[in-house]
Amino acid sequence: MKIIYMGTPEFAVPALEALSKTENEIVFVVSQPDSLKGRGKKLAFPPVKEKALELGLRVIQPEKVRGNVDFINEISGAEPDLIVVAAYGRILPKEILDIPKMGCVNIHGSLLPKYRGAAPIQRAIMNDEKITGNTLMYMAEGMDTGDMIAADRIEIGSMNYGELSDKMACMGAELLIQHLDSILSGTARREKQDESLATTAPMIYKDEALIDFSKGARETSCIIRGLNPNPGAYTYFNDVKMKLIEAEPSDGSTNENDGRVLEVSKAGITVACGKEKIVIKKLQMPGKRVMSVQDFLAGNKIETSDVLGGKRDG
RNA sequence: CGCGGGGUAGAGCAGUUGGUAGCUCGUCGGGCUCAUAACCCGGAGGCCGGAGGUUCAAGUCCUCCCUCCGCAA
Repeated sequence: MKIIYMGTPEFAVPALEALSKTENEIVFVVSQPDSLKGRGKKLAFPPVKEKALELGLRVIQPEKVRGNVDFINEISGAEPDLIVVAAYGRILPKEILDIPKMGCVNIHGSLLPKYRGAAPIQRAIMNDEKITGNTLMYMAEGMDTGDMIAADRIEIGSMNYGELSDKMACMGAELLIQHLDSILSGTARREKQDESLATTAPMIYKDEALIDFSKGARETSCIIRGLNPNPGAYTYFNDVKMKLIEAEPSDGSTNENDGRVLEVSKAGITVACGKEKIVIKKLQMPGKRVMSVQDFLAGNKIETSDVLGGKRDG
């Protein structure tokens, strides 16, 4: 059977790799355009493109999807039996969804109908969910609204976004392969999503990465975990950006102002956080690499009178 | 040619206008202590990222390269 694969980030790599090992033909791979600017001036390929090239597959990277006649013709001309999508990053118009004989399926990183949208994995961690998972689904016009085929589950535990995403990417690939035959034969089951339970997981905005110490310790630690390693939660220490890599809530309460440093030790920097306490364990300063608090203290001074927070006086 | 900060002891940092390489932690040895992540004494450990250049003299100044990172996308 002929399959077109669409995906962009790391999360979508394992599924492509798994698909390539099946008997089916991957006609070509669609990915977002190369992001022209890395740090120096590098032209970074999306991870899926890298893998596709490694597998010897053709890659198409349309700037626009909706209304792109050439692109749509290319897809219909390939006469695919199925389109598989995983974190492609664009909404596919009905014209495309209607092309493949057996439809379009998507691997979504949440237990639908919860966390529809761009950042399901991050949002699940940030909201202190205990369990999440992937949902394999048929695509519909709405954002992640199609009928569900199957799902898997995983306990989030203390994993951060990067760790959880890696795991879920592999699980998602398995889930796809497991149900691929039934999808290709049209015998896969379809379950409608319960709209009344739907929630959305919009992409992460820059502001959200700036830690607000007026929130509770638990909530704050979840936000830090959900944003690590990307884009990374941060605060300011002496007007210098301090990236918070790892932190955990601590017992006890406090009446100190939010962001005030309560205690400094090798084990961590304890900070007042919405009347509660949070302990920072790993951090990163501009131009430096990630380091433990113990290492940070070896060459930096931070005292109990200091305050962390987003102040940037002129 | 997007902007910017680094690479100095195992780790994190300092090193002023060039002139014998330092601090904190760790580590090793010893001491004190009922005891300790505490305290005291002592020791080991550096091709100062690499290659050229300037100089009587370069961690420090100049050029190029490698490499790590922050912003921005």
